[in-house]
Amino acid sequence: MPVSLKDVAARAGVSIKTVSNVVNNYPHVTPAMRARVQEAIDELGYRPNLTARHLRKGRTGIIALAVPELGNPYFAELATAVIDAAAEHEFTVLLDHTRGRREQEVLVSQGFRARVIDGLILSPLELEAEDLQGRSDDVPLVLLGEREYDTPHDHIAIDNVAAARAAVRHLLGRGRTRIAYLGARTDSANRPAHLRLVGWREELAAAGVPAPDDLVVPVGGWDRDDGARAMAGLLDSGVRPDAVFALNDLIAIGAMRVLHERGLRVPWDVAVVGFDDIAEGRFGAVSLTTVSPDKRAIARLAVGSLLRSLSGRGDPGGRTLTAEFRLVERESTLGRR
Amino acid sequence: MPVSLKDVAARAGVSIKTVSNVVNNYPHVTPAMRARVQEAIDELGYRPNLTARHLRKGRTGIIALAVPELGNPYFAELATAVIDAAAEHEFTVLLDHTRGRREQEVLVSQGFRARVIDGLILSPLELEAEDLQGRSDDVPLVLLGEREYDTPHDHIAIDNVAAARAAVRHLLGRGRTRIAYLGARTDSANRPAHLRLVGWREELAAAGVPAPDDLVVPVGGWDRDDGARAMAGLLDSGVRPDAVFALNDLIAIGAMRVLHERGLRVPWDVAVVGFDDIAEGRFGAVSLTTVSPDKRAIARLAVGSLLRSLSGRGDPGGRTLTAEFRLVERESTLGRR
DNA sequence: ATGAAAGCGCTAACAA
DNA sequence: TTGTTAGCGCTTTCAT
Repeated sequence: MPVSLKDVAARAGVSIKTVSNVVNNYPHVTPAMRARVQEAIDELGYRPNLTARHLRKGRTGIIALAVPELGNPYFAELATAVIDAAAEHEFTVLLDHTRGRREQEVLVSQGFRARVIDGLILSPLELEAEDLQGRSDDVPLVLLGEREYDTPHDHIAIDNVAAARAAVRHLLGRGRTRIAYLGARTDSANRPAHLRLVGWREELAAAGVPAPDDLVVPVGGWDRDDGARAMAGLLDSGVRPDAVFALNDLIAIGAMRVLHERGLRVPWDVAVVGFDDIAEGRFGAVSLTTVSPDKRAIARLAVGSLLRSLSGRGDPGGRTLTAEFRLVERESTLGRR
Repeated sequence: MPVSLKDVAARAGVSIKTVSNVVNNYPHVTPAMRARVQEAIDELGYRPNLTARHLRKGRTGIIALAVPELGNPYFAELATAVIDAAAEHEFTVLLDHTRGRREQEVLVSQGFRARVIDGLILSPLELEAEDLQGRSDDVPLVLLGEREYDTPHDHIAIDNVAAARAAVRHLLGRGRTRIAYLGARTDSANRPAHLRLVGWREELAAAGVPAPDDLVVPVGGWDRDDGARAMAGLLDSGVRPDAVFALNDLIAIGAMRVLHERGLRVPWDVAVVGFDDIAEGRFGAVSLTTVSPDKRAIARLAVGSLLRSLSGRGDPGGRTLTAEFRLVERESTLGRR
């Protein structure tokens, strides 16, 4: 049923090559010939078979983006930016999610979930450097996020320590001195939460403000209910912070919900700063102050890095590319105007 | 560099066909032969080239999902469900967004954005039935959402009129009689907002409650700020509803933010019901009562319909498949427990 | 049970 | 400027 180049060629009474030339806008075709072929194309409703083209050229025009969870607005917004950045280069994006599970991340990184891609952008949570060792390197990989891996793959991130320090500095500037960090992870040292905790510690130390352990609060996950549970646990244990710096906006939002339930007023009783700048943070009853990573820049850097590997300019790889961030100050630290 | 069947065949000293048989688990292969070939496969690190396989079989194993906006959590959550549903059948999902723009939707529906797909799930906003006429039918299409099209494509939806009626009935049951509808569209009769408006009207009529025009509020888009603007405009014009039924949760959340700013208490002064049941609605200062469409069912129905078209069982098409919904009652109508 | 060979639709040398 | 042909890697008759 589908119309192929051969059919068009037969119809126009020319060779396959000529039709191919027209389809690909090869310059050296006489206008008359071009018109004749085009007519046949239109009459037959010919559309090139991209699978065949891809087999021939060894490229598919598809890159994959694998994030932990699309339900996390940060990743949804990031995915939007990646789709746009890819579209600028006429690439489409295959989306996958790993649920933040290591075995899923390994599968994705080794291309077992989607094996028709030119490149992969992976935002890992639990993946270990060793998981990347066994990787066959035919598909270029770019890593996203906070984790540092000593591997020959480019890595896109913001300066997490500096960002966390900016957040804590802002809270100190508002007169807060008992600033809880919501987002510690007990299981491993270099998990995503780590660098932000380092920033929290460094900034407090620089200001000469104590950083007692009971203000470092572990969370079980990255979602609103994890933040709510952590906040409730903290308050139940009798600790009373005057500010909270959360690993991400979702955790901050969960924490704010609990503060609200307990009758604590944000920011007067407890100020809150999040991380990610998701749209949701702008429209709560109390809008959320947050660290805003430049998601479009992250997307552009990731796609750019991938395309560079694809064009294979003797890419060294292993670079860390840094995107900007800024602190967006809203009601959860400033109060209502 | 990549290893092909031929390489493996040479290594194992057998024919290509035999290797292919092993790779595809063809039953009639002697164990000895299978072991020998497998050894060569492992040694060479052979991985099948899916592009070639696809060219041969005419299938790619990829379906596309095109939604208006991934930044809308409803669509992000739906996308998650579709990816999972597709994965169950070993399909991967190419994600695209249309920004709700008709020309983008037309492009996507005609396969111009991604032409290597076996099927397409499209959630249209502005697309018109006529846009689907010129479609070459080689790629099966399933439509999602409220719009009804008289076309030979399956359509997945919930009963929007019944859902809207349930929402309004709930508000009436809470003693509300001036229920504003936030989400009318002025531009066209059969836009997405229409059926829910019909439900609003029907339920009010059934209860003998007046439905004055000034309670039907147009919105400019589908996002939080559109809801905020609409709510502010309504209040500024002096209209004072005792409840709001919003086209979707984002609009409801924007409206609640404005009510909060104006010192109106939800639900005591104004009760609010949304539509979509996005996770965000559960964690605001006032949790949101909402109509919850069964997203997993929608995803399963859509993928199922596509696969049925693919296996080409003389599919008639043009059916409307209906998923369930339920009303989730929360603080924005019940108050705080 | 295994092998030989054709061909999916396309692009790119090379030839004319 | 246009045509001929090989071949991308795989599956699949058809032989053996």
